[in-house]
Parts: sequence; C-alpha cells; structure tokens
Amino acid sequence: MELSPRKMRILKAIIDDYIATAIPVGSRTVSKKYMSEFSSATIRNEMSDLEEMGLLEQPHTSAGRVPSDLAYRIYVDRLLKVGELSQDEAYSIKRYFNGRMEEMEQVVKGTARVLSDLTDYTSLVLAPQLAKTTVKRLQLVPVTRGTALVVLVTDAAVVKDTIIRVPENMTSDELYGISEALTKRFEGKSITDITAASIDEIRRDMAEHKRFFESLADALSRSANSDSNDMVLDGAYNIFHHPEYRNDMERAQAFLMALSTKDKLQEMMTRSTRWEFTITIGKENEMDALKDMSVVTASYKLGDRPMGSLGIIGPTRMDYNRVVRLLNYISRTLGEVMSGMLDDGIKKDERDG
Amino acid sequence: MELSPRKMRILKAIIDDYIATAIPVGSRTVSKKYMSEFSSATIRNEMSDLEEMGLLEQPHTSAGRVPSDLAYRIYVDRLLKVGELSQDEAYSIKRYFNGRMEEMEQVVKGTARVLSDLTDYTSLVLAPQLAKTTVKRLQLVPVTRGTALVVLVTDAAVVKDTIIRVPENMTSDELYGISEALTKRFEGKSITDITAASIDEIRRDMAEHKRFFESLADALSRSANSDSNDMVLDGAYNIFHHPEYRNDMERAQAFLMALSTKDKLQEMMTRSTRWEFTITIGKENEMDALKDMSVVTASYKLGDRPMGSLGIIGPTRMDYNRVVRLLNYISRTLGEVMSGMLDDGIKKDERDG
DNA sequence: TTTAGCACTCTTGCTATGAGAGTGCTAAAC
DNA sequence: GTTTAGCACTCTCATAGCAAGAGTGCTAAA
Repeated sequence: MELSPRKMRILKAIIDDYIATAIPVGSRTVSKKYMSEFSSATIRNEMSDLEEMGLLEQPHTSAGRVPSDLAYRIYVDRLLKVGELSQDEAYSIKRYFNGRMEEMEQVVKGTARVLSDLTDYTSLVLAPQLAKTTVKRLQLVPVTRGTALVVLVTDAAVVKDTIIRVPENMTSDELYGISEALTKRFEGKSITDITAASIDEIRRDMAEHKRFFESLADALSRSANSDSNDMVLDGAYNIFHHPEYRNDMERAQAFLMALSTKDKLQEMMTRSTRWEFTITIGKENEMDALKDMSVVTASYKLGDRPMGSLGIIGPTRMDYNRVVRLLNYISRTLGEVMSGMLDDGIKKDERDG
Repeated sequence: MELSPRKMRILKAIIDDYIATAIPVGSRTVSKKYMSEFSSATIRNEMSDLEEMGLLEQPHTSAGRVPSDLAYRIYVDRLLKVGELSQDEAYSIKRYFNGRMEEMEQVVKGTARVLSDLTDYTSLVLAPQLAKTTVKRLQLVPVTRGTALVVLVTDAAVVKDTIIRVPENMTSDELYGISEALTKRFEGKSITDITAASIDEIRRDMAEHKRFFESLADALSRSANSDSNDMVLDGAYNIFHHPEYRNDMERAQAFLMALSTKDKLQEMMTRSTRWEFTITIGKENEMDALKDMSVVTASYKLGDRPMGSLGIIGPTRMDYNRVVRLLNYISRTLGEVMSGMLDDGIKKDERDG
C-alpha cells in the first residue's frame, strides 16, 4: 500500500495535533479540525490503513491513535520545512548571548540555558573538542618551589591546566625559557601532535631533566585526551512540563536517572559532531533510556572545522520544526561567539574602559 | 508537662522507627518492637501527651504518629551520639579519594559523589572560597598579539583565569617581568587585597600602560568576587529512593526544581562555612522549598582556616546519626586532601614515573 | 467512493463496601 | 496512682461495580 496524498495529509494532521496536545487523536478530531471536507468515517478508514502500514498505533481500543516512530521519521524527512526564526526569538537569543561570557565555560553553559529555556526540553551542549584545536601557546607557570602549572592555550580559547612537578632547582627564568621553546615548537600544531617523542626534540639539550619532561608530556597528553566535564546539560526538569512525564513518575525518574551518567550522552554528542544535523527518533536511539525519546543535534563550527555539537532531548512527540529552527540559528550564533571570543573580550574591555 | 525519661524513650523509639520505615508509628508497634514491658494502651496515653506537647503529629486519625520538626530537634540535640565510622565505610571513602584528583574541581565533584553515594541523599559541596585564600603567584601568559591570560594561583591550589587585553607592543618578556613584580607584591596577601590602588604602586614606573593596568585590576577583582560555579550538587535523584518522594510526584518535582537554581543554596552553604556543624530541620530552613527537608552541613578547613562547607539535604526523616558521622569524617578528609593537593600531585607523579 | 448508523470495547471517574489499623475512653486490675 | 484490657469509633486503602464518554470497525445505503 502506498501513501496517497490524502493519507499523507491525514498523517500530518494527526502528528501536528498530537504534538500540540499529547492526546491520542481520533478520526472525528481530524475531520472536524483539519479536513472538514471528509467525514469521520472516511478518515477512519484511512487511519485504519495507516495503522496497518505501521504509521499509527492505538494505546488501546477506543482511544484515538498515536504516531509511530516511523511516522515521525516520515514527518521529519518529508514534511519538515525549516522556517525562519521570528524576530522575537532571534532577539531573545541575542540577549542570552549578550550576557557576560568571558570564559568558554560560560558560553557553553549559557548556550545550554538558552536552548532549554526556548525549547522547553532538555538541552545538551558539547564544549569544543580539545583534540581538534591547535596550540597557540604553552606556558609553565611556577606555583611553589618544585611545582608548576601547565597552561595550554588553543585557538578555541580553551585553556587546560594541570599541576606538574618540576625540578627543585629550576628557576622561573628557566621555566620561562622552556615555555618559549615549547610554544615555538608546537604553535599551530594540533594538540594530538604533542607527544613524548616530539617533546624529546626539545629536551636534547636538557638531558638532565629527563623526569621533568616525562611528566610534562604526560600532563599534556592527558589534557589532549581529556574527556571529562566538557558537556553541559540543562533543563532536565523541563520534562515535568510535558504531560507524558508529569503523569508517569516511573518514566520521569528513568529519564532523569539516564541523564545523570553523562558518559553515553557525551559519546553520542561527540559522534554527532560529524553531521550538520541529526534527528534520532525513539527506537532509533542506541541508549535504552532514550528509546521513547527523540534527540535532535546540530554541530557548530569554528571557522570551517566542526568543533562540537549541541542538541535537545525530548519526547518523540516533539516540536521538530521549532527545535530544528532554533538549533540551526543557535549553532551558528555559537560558532560566531566562540570564534570571536578573544576579540569580544577586547571589545568588552574597550566599552568598559 | 515535662519530658519524663519514659516519654523520651518512647519518642526516641518512634523517631528511630519512622526514620527506618517512613511509616507512621502506632502505639502497638512501639510496645512490641521497643518496649514490651508496657502495653500498647500505656504507650498510647504517653503518645497522646507527646502529641499535646507538639512532638508528635497524626497524618490523620487512625494512622500512627509521626515526629514533628521539634521532635527531631530534641532528638538531634539530646539523643544524637556520633559514633565511629565502620571500617567498611572508612575504606570506601578512602577509595573515592584515591581516584585521580589532580584538579580542585575533581576533588569537589568527587566529594559530592561520595557523600551522595554513601548517604543516599542529595549532597552539596562548596568549593574553597577564593576570597579566603592567599595569593601564591600571579602570572600573565601571552595568548595572541594583544591578549594575555591572567593566571591566579592561590594556596588552595585554586586557579582562576581570565583573558585580558594587553598593549599590542608589549613583548612576552615584558609580561613576564610584570608577572614577577605582581607576584612579589601580592604573594601571601589575600585576594581581596588586590585592588586598583595596590596595583597602582607597581604601575608608577609604567605610566604609559594605564589602560592595561586598569583592565588587569578589573579582571583580578572579578576573580576575587567570583561566585559562579563554585558549588557542586550530586545525587539529586536519590530522593526517588525514599518513599515520601517516590509516591508524591508534586513533591519530588518541587524539590528538584528548587535545586536547579543554586543561588540560594550556595548562599546557605556559604553561611554555614562559619560553623563546624549545622543541622537545620524542616521549617527551620529559610528556603521555602526546604521547609519539609533537613539540611546537615559541616565546614572543612585548610590548615586552620574554614574554607568551605559540604552538606546533605534529605527528608526530615533522615538518618542524622549516619549523616553526621559521615560528614564529620569526610570534611576532615577533604581538608587534608586539599591541603596536600600539591604534594599529592607530586607523589602521584612519582608513582607514575 | 463516501457516509450514516450502530454495536462493541475500553478508559475514566464516581460510589459503595469491607478489611485493617490505630485511636480515645472507660472500667477493671494491679 | 498506674497500667491494662476491651470496645466503639474513625479514617485509609484497595476492590468492585456502574454509567458516561470516546473511539473504533463494520455494514449497508447514498
């Protein structure tokens, strides 16, 4: 059986209505609200066909019908038209990004906040991935006698710091000299290029500090592969605004629990950095806890390199249109904000000063 | 009416039982499980008195009775004996703190985790308060032409960084020189001592860089007063393990919502840094959302200065004994870990190397 | 091909009912 | 005076039954 234009119209009507109300949609509702040129009986026959095709489901006899994951898939693939953002929406987004955002962490958190606030779903924002950035500067800052802070500045303005041990007799001038050498050697390179081997080159002339260079290489490679804490989640409690969770404690709880261990989510977001957009519906999700949710993600770029991703998690009955529209706009804005972060910092100083 | 020893015994029995079961306690239960030398009728009379004294409450006629906030108060003040930690508990705490904890943030998060895991309640950990630390080192790290990173190292090993603008024509050697001067000037001082005025002293000989020093002073004072992000919360979903929330969606939701805006919580934790221990029961709490919860906090010290606090939030029906015991032990451990953090980092390097 | 009509199913909300738990009170026992 | 047994009373909670409402599938007619 193929999907006639009329069947399509009915399917769209049902999905739209269900997205808006969360109430299973009956034939009479479709007839009255969306297609008054046909009687409920006609719609009924068509709906019966749609169910047979696996596009509609009945929670029980004599409830209305509910779209299946497959139906949402078709809806998203064939019916979704991403419109422009309204003036209002664009304005409120701008406002969020105009707050104080000197540090990367603030930008990431702020983005998660604006996303969850505007969509009323749960938002995820993956911070720029260190491994994809290039080194701008490497500096060893003395802390106490025998210890130093390794500061790694990248072009995404991301800074990672670890404390390492340095030889007791090393002066701050020496540290400074080493910093200069390191910076010269690695500037413009990817972080992944900083290996024990490449550090060795520098160390040739300082053979006596073997242990020091080892721990330095160790600290830096740990930074490069750092995976902790670079994803932010916001608006988890927004699910309480949606009836399917408000009335189902078990489900709400399962969802919140799933969010509390971020590993898998982060993996998912990292993967989706590769695509400009992803929409994953219900059972298409790999994570068990998300089998009845949908995930929409967008990646953001610094310059032309995709650096991270942001997304929202909500019920399959989600306002895909609005979500995609917002993600599209916000991901671009985020890229711009991050790219311009250093400059913005300066501009801000100028305003203040 | 005064609280006879027997009334006290009954009260304690009721509280203990209610803490353990979350079921209102009837006279028969008390008689059978705790004081079989008296009949339920006797207990009944006493319980009636206790209710009159405002120590017990009845959810409805013919349910058992439940301790009032006041009863918990008495329980905590007069009956609580803080015992020693069991070997098992002490061991599992040690294990948590043996994970990788190079950075302050990890320590704080790890502490929150161990607290919520072991108590099964929601935990809060306030990071060391910058304003109370002293400066160890101040360093300006060049980032790009015209920008630099301000790195502030304190004796709590806390590092704050902000990017500021520097004069385009300033070389990294000059920046290094300024860093040295700044460090010399402020080492051992409190962060709050870093004011525009005190920076002025240094700047005398560099009058041409007026704007630069202004923005430096600005950045540093902003760091000193930084209040964002220095409290961590964990185990919010533990409330689902407790029947009073599991069966009451509204309540669970209200609680979770209250936690999502951290401002007031942080204020509360900051205040409680002043006391070695605080126990705040039910309506004693200032925050509306906590009127039916209890909060127990302990402060931790670096050396002899109280630097922050940690605590747990749970139902008034909370295992105060266990919670206080754990907080006591963990707060001391935390202080030690933080004090020794630099040293530990070194020891770890030694193990690895 | 569409539609009106109708029997059927299933949820939902309401009411009634009985068992169970706990109380307060009284009167008797210690 | 204190303790206890006994009993009537109250309130919750779970269960069952019932009626209303919503939606369906099917049939037969337009």
